Order: sequence, then structure tokens, then C-alpha cells
Amino acid sequence: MKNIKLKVARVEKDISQAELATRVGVTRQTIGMIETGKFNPSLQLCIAICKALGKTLNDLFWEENDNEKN
Amino acid sequence: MKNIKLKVARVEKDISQAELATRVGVTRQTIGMIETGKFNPSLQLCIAICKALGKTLNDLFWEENDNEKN
DNA sequence: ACAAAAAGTCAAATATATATTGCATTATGA
DNA sequence: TCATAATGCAATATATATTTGACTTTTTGT
Repeated sequence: MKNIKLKVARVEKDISQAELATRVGVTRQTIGMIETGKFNPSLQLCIAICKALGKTLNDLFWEENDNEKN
Repeated sequence: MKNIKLKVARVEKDISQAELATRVGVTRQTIGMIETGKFNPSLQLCIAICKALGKTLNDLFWEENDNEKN
């Protein structure tokens, strides 16, 4: 599933995928693939992303009801 | 870091590592290693564990202040 | 004290996240 | 329109999560 909430949080901070990737210590492609739902990041990476964006795990990675939309 | 909150949530439900592992679709060793902090699970696994235990990501995997206690 | 269940651990194998490189496409601003 | 930044998309390579099987240690109940 695409991670729209992550993309929105990043755009709110006005930073590119590449810049977020640098801050978090991964590659631009890794951030891109998470946003487009191409895979399943590790917990530590999720936490690093949350901290870089001032959010929590629930804010960015928790779906209250598993809506299988999109 | 050891994940005490996970262990407590599991014991509250009165299930063994092996039983949680079965419900979540992984190996007993994987659950054990997460509880003892030996590694870095994937997001999907964290979510599956949360759902099996009736908790959220923040409940089990978010540390408000990175206390490096363990 | 004894037996059985639960939990810790280790080595080797496999699956998959992540890196690297490179190119194509779509904004965006001058 | 042109240049540049930002994003998407693959192929291959590497690091690491997870499995498997087996053994030891600790807990728990009787």
C-alpha cells in the first residue's frame, strides 16, 4: 500500500525525498519505494523517518482499519 | 534494546512466544530475538504483532525519549 | 525432586531490505 | 523554451532479517 501519510508529512516539511534520505541515512530510492508502497521497511528505519519528520509511528505507519484501498 | 513492553503485552495475554509466533506467522526464534533486542524487525511484522496483541505501534515499539537503558 | 513447557542461543541456509548505478519522466522556475 | 530538480523505475550487488534444526537453561506445576 502506498504511504500517503509519509509523503504528506514530508511535503509539509518542504523537503525532497533525497533530503529526507540523507537525514535518515538511507538512499533516495529507499524513501521513494516506501512512499510508493514497494516494500516493507525495517522498524529502525521507520523510527528514524518519524523523528526526522517530527511524527510518531502511529502517525505515519499505523492504519486503524486495514482499508485495502488503492 | 530489549523490548519489555512487547513481553509484558504478551504475558498479559497469557500466550507463549511460540504461540504468538504461530499467530503472527513467524518462527519462535524471531519473536524471542525481538523481545531480547537482538534485532530490527520489519514494519509488517511489527504491525502483525500489534494486532495479535491488541496494541498499536506506539504502544509496543515507540520510545518517547531514546533512553538507552536496557 | 522430577517432568514438561517455555525461553535462550548458535550455526548454517534462505529470503528480502537496502545500496548502487544509470536512465526516463515529470514538475518547476528563469 | 530551456535547464535543472525531483521523482519513478529496473538490474545487479550486498547486508541483514528470518528460517531451520538442534541443543541448553530456566520456569512452572505436581
